[in-house]
Amino acid sequence: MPTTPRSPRRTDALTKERIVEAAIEILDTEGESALTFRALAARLSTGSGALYWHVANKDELLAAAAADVVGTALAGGDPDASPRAAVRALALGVFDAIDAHPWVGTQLSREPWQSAVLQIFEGFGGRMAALGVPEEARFDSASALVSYVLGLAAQYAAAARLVPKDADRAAFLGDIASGWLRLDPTTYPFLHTVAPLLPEHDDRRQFLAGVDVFLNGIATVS
Amino acid sequence: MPTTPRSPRRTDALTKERIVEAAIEILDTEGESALTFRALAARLSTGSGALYWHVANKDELLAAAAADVVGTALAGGDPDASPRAAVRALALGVFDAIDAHPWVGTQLSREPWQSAVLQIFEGFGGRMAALGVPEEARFDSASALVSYVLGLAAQYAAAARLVPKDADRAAFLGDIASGWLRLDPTTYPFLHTVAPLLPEHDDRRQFLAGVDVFLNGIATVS
DNA sequence: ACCTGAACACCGTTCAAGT
DNA sequence: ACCTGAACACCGTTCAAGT
Repeated sequence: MPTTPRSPRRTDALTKERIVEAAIEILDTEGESALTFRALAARLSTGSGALYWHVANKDELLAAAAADVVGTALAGGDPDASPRAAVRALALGVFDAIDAHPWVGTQLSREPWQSAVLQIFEGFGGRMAALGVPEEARFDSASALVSYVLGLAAQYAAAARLVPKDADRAAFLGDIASGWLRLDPTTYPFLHTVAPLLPEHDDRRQFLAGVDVFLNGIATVS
Repeated sequence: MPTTPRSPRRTDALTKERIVEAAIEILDTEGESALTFRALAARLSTGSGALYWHVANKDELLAAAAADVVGTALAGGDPDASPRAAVRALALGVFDAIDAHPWVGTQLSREPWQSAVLQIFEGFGGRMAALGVPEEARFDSASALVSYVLGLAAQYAAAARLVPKDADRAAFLGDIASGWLRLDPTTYPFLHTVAPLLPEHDDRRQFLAGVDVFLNGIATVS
């Protein structure tokens, strides 16, 4: 695309866009707990009250930040892809966005009617017809897919919050797994069998496996 | 069952059990935002610092409260049920627990390795073999099912948080639906088609429909 | 119209001091 | 060993006052 002039980006004027942008930077670099109106105001060299002229409250700020990230993650997409491939690509787009910005996973499950969730819902829902899902089942099917993605997103984000950035992931999961092995094997037989798989398992692969289970299940309705 | 003497329930001694019990009461009657250590201490006629002798912090308190509710929700279960019926019953048990205690939905997606989540994971995972899922797919399948349930739980809890207790649910959802209809129909065609379904839709039925999609998908792997 | 920053009304958590 | 409650170090949000 041609290099159309971007938004002027004056360093002086405070806008909602600039505030959201700065919030995303803090969330990405310092984590969810570092985003406070005080820290945000300091980074923008203004007073904390000034932010409230452009943003109603923290919920709106987080929703806008999440919508921003999800919006760019879902942009594009191969129009020639099969509906199944399109759904997989959509799901992976969300997954990768959350992998890059774990706080998005927390935010998505906090408010079902925020813009970011609607974008995802529309993305999945819009493919249901092409997948052959009968009209009366499309609402249910798309909802289920959204719930699955948001559920995994939240768990993934919680894990990212818990595992220090530079920590050894496998070692951390190994600790969790040995916790499972310490549970009573009579009441937790399944956890005992899967505990060894936990440290090495690939989140992205497992996520996609879940998407495929859903797609296969959806196919039985069509 | 015979009237076995319950735990002595001395009104004087402070125990973790009594604290968790009181926390659940506050969460149920006054909502998530009402649970503070100050309010909890006041209800138990003690100082807020005393609670820390029995509970490490608020996260542990919430995890214990959720484990309590989920534990009783999953207890029992028909041993003669088919594996498919058992999974559905398990899922409905979680759903109904969250319906009765919406804060559990919030809590479950906050920490993937808390006791309540492990109970659910074990419940689903333990049925995978009987469902005919091959051994190497059981971890993925059970994880996907847990993610779906937790995802819906979080959304449901967020909705319950938003809809005032005595408010007209259909009217509230009607407002959301008209918001969807105000979106650009070119970028949100799917939302436009399902908006009319939103106010009347049955959460529990839709949840179960998702479980069935999943069970059908699992069946294709086995 | 937009910004400033002190002030308000809270939090979770700690800790010296009590029994 | 267990409890008390003031104190600490924060929050999100409001609002009089400025430009």
